[in-house]
Amino acid sequence: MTLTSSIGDLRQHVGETVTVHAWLTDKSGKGKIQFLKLRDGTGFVQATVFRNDVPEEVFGAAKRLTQEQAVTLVGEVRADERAPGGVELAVRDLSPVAENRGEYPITPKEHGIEFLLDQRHLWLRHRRPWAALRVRDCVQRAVVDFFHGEGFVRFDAPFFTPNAAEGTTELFEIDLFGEDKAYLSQTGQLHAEAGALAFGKVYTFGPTFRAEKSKTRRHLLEFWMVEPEVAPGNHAENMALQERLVSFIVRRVLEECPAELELLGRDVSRLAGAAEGNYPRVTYTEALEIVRGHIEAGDLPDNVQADVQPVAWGDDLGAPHETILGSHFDRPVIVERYPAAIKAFYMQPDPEDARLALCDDMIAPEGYGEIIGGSERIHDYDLLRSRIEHEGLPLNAFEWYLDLRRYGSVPHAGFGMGLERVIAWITGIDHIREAIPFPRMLTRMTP
RNA sequence: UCGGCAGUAGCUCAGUGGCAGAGCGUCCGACUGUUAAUCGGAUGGUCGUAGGUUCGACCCCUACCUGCCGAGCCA
Repeated sequence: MTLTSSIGDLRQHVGETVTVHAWLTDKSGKGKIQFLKLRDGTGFVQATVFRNDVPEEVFGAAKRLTQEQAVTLVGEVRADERAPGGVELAVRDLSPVAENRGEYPITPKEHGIEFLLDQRHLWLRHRRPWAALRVRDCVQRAVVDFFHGEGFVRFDAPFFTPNAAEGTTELFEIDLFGEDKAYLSQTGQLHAEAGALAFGKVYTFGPTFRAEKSKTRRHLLEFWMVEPEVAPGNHAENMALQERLVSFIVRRVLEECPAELELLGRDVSRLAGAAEGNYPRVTYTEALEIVRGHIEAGDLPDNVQADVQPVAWGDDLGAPHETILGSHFDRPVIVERYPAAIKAFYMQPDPEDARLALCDDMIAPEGYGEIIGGSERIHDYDLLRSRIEHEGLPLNAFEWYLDLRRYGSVPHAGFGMGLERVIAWITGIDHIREAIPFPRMLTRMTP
């Protein structure tokens, strides 16, 4: 009996003979020597099989291994300068677990994104998805640890909702036995507000669904969102919480996932500012001027079209404007106090300028766009009620929400953070479909 | 929904109004340090679909389908 080791732990067993359960990612034969590239989910390692050092049937078995075949190996762990990763496994014995049925589809060469997404269930085994999804796991743990450390209660919002928080056009409709309709939740916020008034500080963390016909690198039909809500709480505290959360996540990933970030080719120096904190804060009005300045000077990021126009006051920032603004700073920027007219009905008006809302968006650098949207919520019953009516929303569907203002209402605030956008930005991958195991998009429901 | 681009071998792509191509993969063989190995041989096709122009269409025209990129909307 030999010790069984994961590939990730092999460095701790140099000089020892161990058993490894692995899959073959690639192989290159050289006549009397076979180089087997192996993975087991914890890491990657190369094994060598020398014809003169093993029985003939072991060498033959090594030669017959095919890509992604499962194999059990016994060998000595050796430190070797010539091996990628510094250690390799000198094989003494080896046996395939099972034969593969046919040719494995994903070769070590280049592939198009459509093919790779068709093969997503297998592509997950490869280096890029492996690295990106390990960062996802790290980010998810960071979120949970952060809120736990700040005294928040995790509070689960329902996925089925009877009404829209911000209008019904973006909702997926569910048929309730032909008698009634429900919708897949596009936000847990309203229910989180009920949680905040019960527990003080809560956060929801789960999938949300938006029926937007968006085909961009920043959109999924099904994505994960973190939505903290704090009562009592205000706009300034809300922005400070956002900065603590995001900088905490970035520090955690830099600490725990350096190998994954390197494998993804991420320039980690570009995350230094985000890890540090002190995120710049500008008002909506100031943001428009920064964007205008870049456009007039012709100082635009590579991925922004040259014919981009400045934003007129009162209009929302478009994706190119967010990219310009994001690239103006070396870390995420918080844009606050947008015109109330372009924001959701439940946002508290700015006491200094009634045209504005006490809200903010956090925009990631390098064109990754908005990663957070948040606000202080209207806590006055009459004002909230008139806003619901003004929006033409069905009042009866919001009676329970109004109850939160009828009984024990306090100023409170919260925000939503898009998990995949944060992961895409931190890892530097260019499309958020790679930041989730099985992306759901307009043109992608399988696997 | 709008704009741009694309669809040819398992994959990534080239191609010309007149015999359907390459690299990779796969299979066989050679090779004791490969890293996208190398060398020799073999294997591989409904040229997205339908219609049209033409003596002749993978190529030109029309419609449709599918995908990618961008916009809008948002996280």
